[in-house]
Amino acid sequence: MDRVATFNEFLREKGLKNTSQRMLILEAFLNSDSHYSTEDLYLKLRQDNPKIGYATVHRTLKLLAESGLAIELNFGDGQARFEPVHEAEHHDHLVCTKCGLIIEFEEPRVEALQNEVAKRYNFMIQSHRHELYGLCQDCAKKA
Amino acid sequence: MDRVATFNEFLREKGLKNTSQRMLILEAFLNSDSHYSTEDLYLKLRQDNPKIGYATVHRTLKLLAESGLAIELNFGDGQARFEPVHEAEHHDHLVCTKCGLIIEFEEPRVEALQNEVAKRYNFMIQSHRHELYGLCQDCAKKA
DNA sequence: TAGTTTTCTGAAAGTTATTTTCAATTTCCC
DNA sequence: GGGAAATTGAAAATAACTTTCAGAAAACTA
Repeated sequence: MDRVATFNEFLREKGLKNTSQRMLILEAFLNSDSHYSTEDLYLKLRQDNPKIGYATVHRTLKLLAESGLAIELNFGDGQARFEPVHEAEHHDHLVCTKCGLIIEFEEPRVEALQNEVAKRYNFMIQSHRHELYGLCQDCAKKA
Repeated sequence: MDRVATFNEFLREKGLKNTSQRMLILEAFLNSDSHYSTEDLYLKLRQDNPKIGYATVHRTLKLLAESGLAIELNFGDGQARFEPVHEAEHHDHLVCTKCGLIIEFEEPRVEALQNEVAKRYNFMIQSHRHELYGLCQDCAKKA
C-alpha cells in the first residue's frame, strides 16, 4: 500500500474526509526530502494554488504526523518542521547552527544504547530525538 | 570560582551590569535541580519579590544560557526550559509523555558514538540534545 | 443520486510564549 | 558624587500556532 492509500485509510478510520486540498498537501509533502515548516510548505503550495490557506496546510501536516506518515521535528528555532517517514529507515540529525544545513545520519548502535537506558529506568520508549548541533564542514572552514 | 562569580565575570566581560534582580534570579535558579520554564521561575520568584518582572526573568535566563551556566531545553511542548549546568557532568533526558516526569540519564558510550558520527561528516559538534519520549514506569503500569 | 448530515476550508480573530519598547531607575566608572 | 550607559517592569509587539465561523465540499442514506 503506498502512502497516499495509507493516508486515505487513516482518514476513513477517523471519520475524516478526503479532500482535494489534503491530497495536494500530501503529494507536495511526499515529493520532497526537505524538512518543511508549515510556512515553507504553505508558500510552496501557494505558487500553484493561490487559494490554499495556511491553516489547512498546518492542520494537514498535523494529521500527517498523527497518521505516522510524517514526523514533527523541532530544532529549537521556534518553528516546527515536518519530515516524511520512510518506512524501515530511521535517522537523526546534524544541524548547522550557522547556515541551517541539516544532515541526516543513522547509527543503529545509538538505538541499542537507548534501549539499554530505557530498561535501566523501566521506561517504555515511544520516540526519541537526537540532534547534534554545530558547524558543518563549510562553515567550520570559514570560521 | 563558584557560579555566582562566573556569572559576574561574564557580565563584566560583556559590559553588562550586576543588578539585584539578576542575582536573585541566578540564586533561585541555581538552588534548584528543576527544569524551569520562564513562567515557573517567574512565579516562584514572585512569592518573595512581588515586583520582579517576567521580562527580567526571561532576559536573565537567556543570559545564563549564553554564559554557559544554563542550558535551554525544549521538549516540544512549546515552552522552553532551563537547566543549571553542573560542570563535568553531562546528561540527557527521558520525558514521560503522560505525566511530564523528567528523568536524567548519562551514557558516555552515546557521546563516543556522536563523535564518531560527527567525524564521518566532518562536522564540528558544539552541543547536542538527546531525548527519549515515552511512558515512565508508573504511567506504563496504568496504561 | 438527490437530499441530508457532517466535515472542511480559508480568512480572520484568538492564543501562547517570547521579545521588544520606553520612560523611570539603577549601576558603574571616573 | 556626577553622569553616561545599562536595566527594569509594564505594556505593546511579534511569531507561530490554533480556533472560530459561515460558506463549500464530501460522504452517507434512502
